[in-house]
Amino acid sequence: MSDLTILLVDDHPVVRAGYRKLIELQPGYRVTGEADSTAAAYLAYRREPADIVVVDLSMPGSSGLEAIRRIRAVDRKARILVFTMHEGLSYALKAFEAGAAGYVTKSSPPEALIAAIATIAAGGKAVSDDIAHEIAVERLSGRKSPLEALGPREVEILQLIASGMTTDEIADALSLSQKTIQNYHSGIKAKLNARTDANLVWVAIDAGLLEMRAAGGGPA
Amino acid sequence: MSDLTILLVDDHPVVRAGYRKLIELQPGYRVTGEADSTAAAYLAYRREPADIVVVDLSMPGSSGLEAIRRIRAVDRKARILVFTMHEGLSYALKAFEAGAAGYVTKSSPPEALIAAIATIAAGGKAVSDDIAHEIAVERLSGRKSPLEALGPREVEILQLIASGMTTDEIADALSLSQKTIQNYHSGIKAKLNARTDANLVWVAIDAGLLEMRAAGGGPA
DNA sequence: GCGAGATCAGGAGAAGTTCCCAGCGCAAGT
DNA sequence: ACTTGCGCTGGGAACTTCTCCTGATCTCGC
Repeated sequence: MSDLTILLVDDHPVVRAGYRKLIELQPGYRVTGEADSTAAAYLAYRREPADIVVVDLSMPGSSGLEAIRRIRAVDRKARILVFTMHEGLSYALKAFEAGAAGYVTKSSPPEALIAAIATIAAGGKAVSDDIAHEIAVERLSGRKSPLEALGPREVEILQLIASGMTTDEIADALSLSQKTIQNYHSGIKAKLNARTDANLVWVAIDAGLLEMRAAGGGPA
Repeated sequence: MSDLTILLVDDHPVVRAGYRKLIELQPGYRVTGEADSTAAAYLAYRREPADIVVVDLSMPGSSGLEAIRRIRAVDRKARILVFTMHEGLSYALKAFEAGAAGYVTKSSPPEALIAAIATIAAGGKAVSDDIAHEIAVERLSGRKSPLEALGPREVEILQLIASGMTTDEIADALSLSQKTIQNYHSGIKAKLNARTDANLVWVAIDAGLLEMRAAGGGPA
């Protein structure tokens, strides 16, 4: 049996290099490609479909979610593992909705990454312990955020709007028409009872959709 | 000559493992310790002072800055390299103030990390290209709080806008015409180089104009 | 006094918003 | 398989808002 091929998607070159070393120490695992953006990931997968795609969610421009969708669009059977620092449950849920087969946070021990890759390669779903714990808490407490009124795409666009991107930039990042973004923008405000874009930012912050920054121009 | 010893500080086990592999591929470099928190880093350094400490800024609880200060407190000659995903200049400045000898972002190529370690080991200071660029821009433009460009009335209106009030509500609250508020709104965005209302919120937050709230729909 | 700058507001055209609608794809039910 | 429903995607038209220009006060400092 030949090696399990893996495509790494992360915008940090050093991080990619680190994972590559880590993964290739495992016998039977081989990293056959790297990509540093959504577009590059898509092209790399088309050129050489790997058995497993390991993708980071936080990438400049369009998000890792978009990369997941793009890859799933060309190959419904693509097995994608999200490997990110985001420990928020909402990120994990969105990743699965986008078509991910697994979600492992960088807080997990190295073995968890390897194990998740193996699980996914075998056709299963993998979730790291911390996320599993959050899911349990969420289920038991039954708390709901205002975002539940929104579809996954709406949530994603809300995040981009709240982060300060213009309509054009969002349309470009998601490869949609400006008109569609405008319609989403309008619909999201209606669903959240937000009369103002500033209100949208607060809702997004409350929902944990945005990372707070100590300084700078806010999430961009 | 014996190997250069390195202490890795990062709260993500997988990330540490990756760096370790990456660094140890270089002849003459040896990772002699790992730590996943400020406290652990401090203890590890006391037990076995490494030639170089590589530390991530973003750690839960107390920040990586605190780890830098603690280590410098026990050994003024400690050589500390910050290696983080934060590309904001303010982070870098704070790191150097805390006593770091270098600052490399994870956006840098892997060679940059190795090179920075070598530079610091030789007694120098190291900064990755992106941060160096930001410093240059900052110096040339002469940095100041963005709010300094605004008059008191503009600041007041900015605060109300960012808190989520509509134009009508603000006009009513200040006994001004809606038209005036619109004009201020427009002028404020221009002065702050904000293309979006969401951007305005972030500027206001950064300037300390608004208090953050854990939950509840934001300042209203 | 008198210019500089902040405050306040109107108008016209550009730009964005809102609402309505329609096609598409997917999943679930019959 | 067919239908039904829902989420995603965007066009059109009317409406509202924004932007830029302009001008009016008012205060402050010289």
